[in-house]
Order: sequence, then C-alpha cells, then structure tokens
Amino acid sequence: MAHHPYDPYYLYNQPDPTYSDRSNINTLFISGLPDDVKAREIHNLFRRRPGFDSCQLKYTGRGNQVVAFATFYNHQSAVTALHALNGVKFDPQSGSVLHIELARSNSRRKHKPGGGAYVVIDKRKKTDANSQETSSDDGGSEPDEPSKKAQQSNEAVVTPASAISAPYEHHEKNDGGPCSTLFIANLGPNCNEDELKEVLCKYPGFNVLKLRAKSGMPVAFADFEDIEQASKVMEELQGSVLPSSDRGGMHIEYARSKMRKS
DNA sequence: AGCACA
Repeated sequence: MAHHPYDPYYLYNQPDPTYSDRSNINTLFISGLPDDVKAREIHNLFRRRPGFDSCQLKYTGRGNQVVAFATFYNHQSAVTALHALNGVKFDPQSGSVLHIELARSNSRRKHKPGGGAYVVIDKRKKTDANSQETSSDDGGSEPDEPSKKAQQSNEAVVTPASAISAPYEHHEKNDGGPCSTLFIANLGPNCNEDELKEVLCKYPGFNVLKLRAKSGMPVAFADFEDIEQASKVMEELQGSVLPSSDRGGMHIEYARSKMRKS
C-alpha cells in the first residue's frame, strides 16, 4: 500500500474517467486541408519537426474531403508540433487553415525499412486516374478520426499569431523555426565543453561547440552543417543526461540564430 | 526558462 486513498497527491494523479486521456497519443489528426493536397506536402510540413516519424494522407471518401495523420516518436513531440502548426494558413490561395488535434488513436502502421516516409489511403469510390503516390497495402491501419465535423467549419477558424510564420513564407528572422545551430540548456553547473563535444562529434555534420555560463548556469551552442543534421541530433539527444549533470537531461532547442562562422 | 558570437 504505497498511497493512502485520501492522499491528495495520489487522487490528483488518478486518471479522470470523465475526460479521454490522450497522454499516450503520438499521432496528430490534421484537417482543413485543401482537397488537392499531396501526401508529399504533408510530409514536408512535418518532416523537420523534432521527433517526427511518418505521416499519411487519407481520402475519406466523403466528397473530396482529405485528412492526414502525422505520427511522432513520443507524445511531447506530437504536442509541440501541434502547437507550432495548428491554425497556420496552409494555402494562401484557397485560404485553408490547418486544424490539428491529437488523434483518437495512434497510427499502428509499422515503419517498413524499405517503405516510404508517407502513405496514401484512398477510400474514394472513383477508380479513375487518381494518382496513388504511395500505396497502402493495409487500409485498416489508420487511426480513427477524432472529429467528423472538424472539416465542415473551415470558415470559422480564426488565424492565430502563429500563422504569421506560415510554412510557405520565407522569413529572414528565425522565430523559433528550425536552425542548424542548437541551443542546449539544463546542463549542470559542472558541465565541461569536452564531455559535451565528445557526445556531439559522434554525429555527422557537427561543426563547432561553444559553452558559456551566463550568470552562473552554462548553456551551449552547437553548430551543424545543415538543419537536417541538427534536427537529428536534437531528436536523439533531447533529454539525455551527461555524466556531469546534477539535474535532468539536456534541453535542446533550435538556436534563435545561426552561429557566426568566425 | 535560460539564446552568444559578430
């Protein structure tokens, strides 16, 4: 008996049966897509998000409605991508705005070693020249749709400030977007440059590490050749604990600006 | 939450 039943901390942490618990969901449900969207576009939308695994485009068969699912390696990555992209204007021509929520269930599709990074599920009746970008050999593997009515209310969707950084626009300033320099925090006070460098130099594309202790706690900047390589490192090292750490794992983000090639 | 170097 580890917990007294009236222990408020114990009670607080019990699952609440009145709300669906989606803390184990790693998959996002995306609606509000234009009906001519391509699986490739969905893939490009998510591929640089940390923790991204795979995605699929689904023609629901009701009208030209298209929805998509994006699966991440963990729940937190999925939630982060959700917040980054929900409400973003996807197509300035059609005015379509992304509506993203946690899916009702995780995508069960396994990552085949030779398989593509995205998948199309076509439930449409028409068998004419519909382009099958990638075939789904197992149509029963897609998660449930969380909201049947989500797609009908495209016009009511309000565009939040995050839509300013729409994916189709090029920005000179980097507002939290991907960067080939990483910012590393939550390092212990005893962290030294060499132990961190030892870990980082195992990854391809690693360039330069700079450690600095601003008002005590050290933070680091690690520069890589390109964003893909930096993203990979962020994914793999996120939360990992250095031997010198007296606290939790490293917290890694994209730096606000690329390191200067001095 | 903490983002420098030029």
